[in-house]
Amino acid sequence: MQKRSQETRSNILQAALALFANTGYDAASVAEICQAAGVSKGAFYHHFPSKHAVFMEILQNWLALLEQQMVATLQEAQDVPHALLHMADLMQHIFEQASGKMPMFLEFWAQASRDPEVWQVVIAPYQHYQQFFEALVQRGMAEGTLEAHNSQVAAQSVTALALGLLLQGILAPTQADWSTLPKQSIQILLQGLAKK
Amino acid sequence: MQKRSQETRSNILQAALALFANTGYDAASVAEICQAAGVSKGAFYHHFPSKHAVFMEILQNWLALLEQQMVATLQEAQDVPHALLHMADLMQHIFEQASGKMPMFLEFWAQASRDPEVWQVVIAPYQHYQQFFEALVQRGMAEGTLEAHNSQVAAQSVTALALGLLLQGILAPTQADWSTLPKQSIQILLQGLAKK
DNA sequence: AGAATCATACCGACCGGTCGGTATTTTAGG
DNA sequence: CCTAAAATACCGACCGGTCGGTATGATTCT
Repeated sequence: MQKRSQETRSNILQAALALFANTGYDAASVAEICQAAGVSKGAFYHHFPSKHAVFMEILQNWLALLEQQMVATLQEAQDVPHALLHMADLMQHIFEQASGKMPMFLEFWAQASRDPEVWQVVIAPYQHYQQFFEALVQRGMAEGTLEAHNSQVAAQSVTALALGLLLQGILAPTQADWSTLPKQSIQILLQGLAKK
Repeated sequence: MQKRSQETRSNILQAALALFANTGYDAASVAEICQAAGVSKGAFYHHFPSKHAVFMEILQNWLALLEQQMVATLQEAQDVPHALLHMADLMQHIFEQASGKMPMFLEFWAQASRDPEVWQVVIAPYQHYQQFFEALVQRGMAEGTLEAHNSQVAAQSVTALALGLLLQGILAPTQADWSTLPKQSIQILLQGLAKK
């Protein structure tokens, strides 16, 4: 039966995710992860070559999930302004499901800014999303729903707004209604982009 | 003469800042900091009670500088839209002067999200700025330059945009013109807030 | 049996912090 | 103004402890 093996693997990943988010990558020791996962160190190093490898797998799972949700959200959008609002919905959804694990995002970002290996894994999807938003804005301008703008600037502004809200949500999770704020923010930005 | 002492202190702070930004707080060892500062470990612990204390002092210096620049920027603004654009200018200025040390911001944020002591130091100015932006938006609505909006949402959007641009600047410093992008982004958001 | 999976004991490197002692600067008495 | 004592600034070897990772033996499945 390889079921147990899979469960062990999954337990390790889950425990590592929680600890990385709560205490940070460095502070979370392998021993702690093993204890939280109910697994021995031997099992840990049987399934993963290093602590860093666990981090990378969590990162890639996260990116894959993001990609998947993004594509899904996309497919139910005709109008460009509505597509952006759908994105805001997606964001709210991410906020809700990532309870307590959002600081992990900071960990990803910090490591990406230092470790070239992590950077390469992160930068590709980042550019991908960026280009996607750019195309979206261009489509909006073509279909006449958006005012003429530098589409790159517009795309970066959208991304920045999303990232900034995420950051604020990490630091001050009780200071705003994070279930409605993303949508309202995007709406303001949209009014700046939209044709009147 | 206490000049030597002050220089040692300053060297330690400078070296610590660079190393924290480049490799992160945990990865930067006290020994490394001392070597980079050209100072012995004894000197380090003569001037600071702990590594953490050095971090806190850097953080507070940073917050003080931010506050000071913000107040200065403020005083030369009459119109609310212009005040926001001045803020964008300030941001560009911060980007330029913080060459290479911007990842330190991530370090601040990450630690604040975990260590209650750091959090308390960070959250006060954060709320302060937030309230300031809120007041600014309300003033704009009163003076008739801004459309009616939930001022809290508007303030959080402005902050989010700034934070998000900062994050992007850290990860992809070569992918955009960071000397003009803040202003352009704020302008778009402003169009969403402004009265037509 | 034998391969995959897991447990335990252990290793060497490194880290933050301490400490006894030394150099340098400031202070005070003559 | 000179000097000796007191205070401050600095040095670097060292310590207890933790960490990521390994080696090796026990278990469990096929």
